[in-house]
Amino acid sequence: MHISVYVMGLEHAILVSLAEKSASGYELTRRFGRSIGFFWEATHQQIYRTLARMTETGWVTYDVIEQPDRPDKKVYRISNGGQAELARWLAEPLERPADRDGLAVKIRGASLGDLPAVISEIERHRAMHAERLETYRTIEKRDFPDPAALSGRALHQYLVLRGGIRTEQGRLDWCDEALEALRADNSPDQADTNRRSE
Amino acid sequence: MHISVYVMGLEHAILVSLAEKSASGYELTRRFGRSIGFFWEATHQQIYRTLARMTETGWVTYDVIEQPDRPDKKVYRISNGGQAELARWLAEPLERPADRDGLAVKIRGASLGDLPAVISEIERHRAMHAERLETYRTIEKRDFPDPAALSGRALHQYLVLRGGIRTEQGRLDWCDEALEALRADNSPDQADTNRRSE
DNA sequence: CAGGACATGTAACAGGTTACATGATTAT
DNA sequence: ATAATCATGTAACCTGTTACATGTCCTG
Repeated sequence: MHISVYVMGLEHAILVSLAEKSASGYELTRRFGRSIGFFWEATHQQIYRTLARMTETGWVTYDVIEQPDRPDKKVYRISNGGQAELARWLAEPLERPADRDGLAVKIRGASLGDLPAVISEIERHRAMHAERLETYRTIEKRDFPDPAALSGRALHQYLVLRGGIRTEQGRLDWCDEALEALRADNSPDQADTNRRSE
Repeated sequence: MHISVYVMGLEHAILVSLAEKSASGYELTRRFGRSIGFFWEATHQQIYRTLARMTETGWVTYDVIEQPDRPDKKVYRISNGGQAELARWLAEPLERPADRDGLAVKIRGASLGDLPAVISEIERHRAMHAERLETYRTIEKRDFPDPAALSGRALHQYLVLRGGIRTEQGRLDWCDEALEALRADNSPDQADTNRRSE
């Protein structure tokens, strides 16, 4: 005997999104490419397949909307069953996600390959995090100029954005720490005369 | 026509580990349950299956070691091909891993369920991060008392640990920020006038 | 008329997860 | 005796990834 712990998947991210506003698969795909996608990524194939499964389960229903000028679309909305499932899942403890950090594996293995190549790779990651951080900062300034005044849904959105900002800033700082240490180690003290650049 | 980008997997984490020291599947499983497991988790089934595949590919070889007192074991070591593959992979850009943050989904959906339950969940996560952080800090003090003196492999290990510390501290701080804001919003100013929640 | 946005899918494959399975030795 | 550790696997399933596939309308 055994209690199967329900593993979070795309379903719940879709339920949250549909609870905020009904949408077609295509529209959901775009949401998962921007706002929601910043903390839960999914492709259109994944979304269509999952929507089909959720329709079977009864968590969502859809209406076919005929559009004279564009292709027909199925607009999905969350059902009562879906709302119940969402409430249930929100109250349930989340499993710890597996740690999988490819950059850490590379740094750990740096002495087994080409150290300058690993340094370049860290620089690349630093740039990606800086770019993403800037995106987040822009959204923060634009959409949440007065955080202290926020409440309810807007506050929740802001807090998620804050999580993204902290994550990106943290990774960026880590890259800087690693770069400084690895560069110093790569071209150690040539006495006082120097060139320890590269 | 199409260039298939090689996606990082467990193989490279195993190559790094075996390059440091040869090991049986069982020993690797234990490593992936502690040191390496802090940044790349894997179960024994995954490891055995992957070792079998890597043996076919020629990245590792093994010797059967007969032990009088214990079951026989296969001790795997990295081959020349494996070392070449590792060097190749280290120099190759890593794909950005998909963002998937279940806690963020919950916070984003907090207004659709039971807010106090979501707050409890954040408290749970805060505790998990605090515990993990303490583990890391202990290792840091025990194994790296003098970081400035590090170089080579020891430095790389230290930097990976620093990444873990930054990640856990960052998540912990985020939990604190979210808890403070959500608690204030959950039980708003009963002070002079009102409740402006919802 | 070509390319991009709109709109929805199928199929094959790779990888991770869970359950099941076996069997020895050592310590309590 | 019973559990823990040592040691290695198979099988089924689920999810994510990649490639392939189809068709409309609008804009330049």
